[in-house]
Amino acid sequence: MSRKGRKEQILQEASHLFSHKGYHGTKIRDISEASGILSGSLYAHIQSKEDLLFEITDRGGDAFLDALRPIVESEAPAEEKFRRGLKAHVRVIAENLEAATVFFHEWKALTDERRKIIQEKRDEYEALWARILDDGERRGEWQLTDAKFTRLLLLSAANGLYQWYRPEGDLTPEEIARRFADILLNGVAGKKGERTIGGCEQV
Amino acid sequence: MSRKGRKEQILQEASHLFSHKGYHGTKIRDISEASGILSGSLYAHIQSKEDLLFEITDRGGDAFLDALRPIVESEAPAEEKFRRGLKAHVRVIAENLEAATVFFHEWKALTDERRKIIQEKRDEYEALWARILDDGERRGEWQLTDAKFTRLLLLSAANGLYQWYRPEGDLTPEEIARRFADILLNGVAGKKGERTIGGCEQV
DNA sequence: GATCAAACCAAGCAAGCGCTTGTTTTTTGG
DNA sequence: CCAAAAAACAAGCGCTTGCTTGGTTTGATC
Repeated sequence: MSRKGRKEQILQEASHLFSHKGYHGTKIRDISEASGILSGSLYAHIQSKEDLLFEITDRGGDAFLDALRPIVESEAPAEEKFRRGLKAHVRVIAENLEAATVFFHEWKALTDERRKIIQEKRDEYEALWARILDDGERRGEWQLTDAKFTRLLLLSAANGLYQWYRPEGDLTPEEIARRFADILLNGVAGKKGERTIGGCEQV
Repeated sequence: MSRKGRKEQILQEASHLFSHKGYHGTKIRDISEASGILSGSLYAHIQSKEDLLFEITDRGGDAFLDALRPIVESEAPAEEKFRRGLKAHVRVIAENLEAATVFFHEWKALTDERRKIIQEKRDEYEALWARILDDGERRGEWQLTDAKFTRLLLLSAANGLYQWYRPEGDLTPEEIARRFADILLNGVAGKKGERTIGGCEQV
């Protein structure tokens, strides 16, 4: 197989195995077997097992950042940013479920510098969401009683999606994101207010 | 050291290591070293490394179930159950942070039957929350547009707490639970309505 | 169809893994 | 104070780990 194709295949198999068995629970021979080559032959394509983990998590981080950044930097109202951001977030998870799982669940297995790089991307992602929340407050679209706490709850809920999202489920990523936003903006009871844009009116 | 004391110490050290480095990332010699004995001496107290993981996760599951069950089975209004349930949930995490982390993060490393036991406890816990949500709907305290989705979001947010809760933080577990409930019931903007009991009025 | 680099295989190394065994030390109860 | 029991040690076994090495096959290029 061609160099690039094989490398991508290895990354995909590694994502699959890491997301299901964890980084330390996945052995280099598991990856080679899934890739259809011997374990020694892997090292024509990678330098180390940890390289695989880093590349998967690093790409995952970039996917989230690249999706959210343009939304944050746009000129839309905060609630629209909020809803578009959630839509982007859900879509990234839906389209890269295994990589996203590794990004959220296994990044701590990285050592030192590489772990720090991923940590920084996670921090940056959190900061982007903080900007959205802060933006809405400055524009008077909402008043948060505790911005930091709100951000943590929002991210916990959103980042937990990888644990239950299944592509064969009956909700599309867009619908998931909309319900997500409705609940977070208006509460679980789905109170409809003047503040809601593109809410759950068709349900 | 006495048999019981040593065993508890080993469980605690294992919880600490598992929660920070993961089950597969923690070696039996790490645990013995942290416990101040040689690795072989561990086996006077445990039967296997996996026994430790099972005991930690099993106790964790029981802690959550024992805290929530009496609340669900009480006769209080649904919103009170909701708030008391969240308070119990946060308290269990706060008082058993490392065990809770292992329960949420490492239980999948268990093999077969034991994994199934933990899975069933997780399912039961989720079902208890479903009863609370359903209860509020039957009593007319709220109308959920999607009960299953609401439950998943609620649990994602609540279960994610172990990732950012720090005992040295400035919010007490009770305050965390109250803000949690306020946001989930009324939305991030903290709209105060007739539905709110014991809300964030003192903030 | 000779060339040559990329891709792969076959074999295995050094280190580390979970755990066992046989022995010594420490604790405990009469 | 002594014997039984519990706890810990010292040593290492059989296996697996991530990775390396040296040689062979494959496939594109001229």
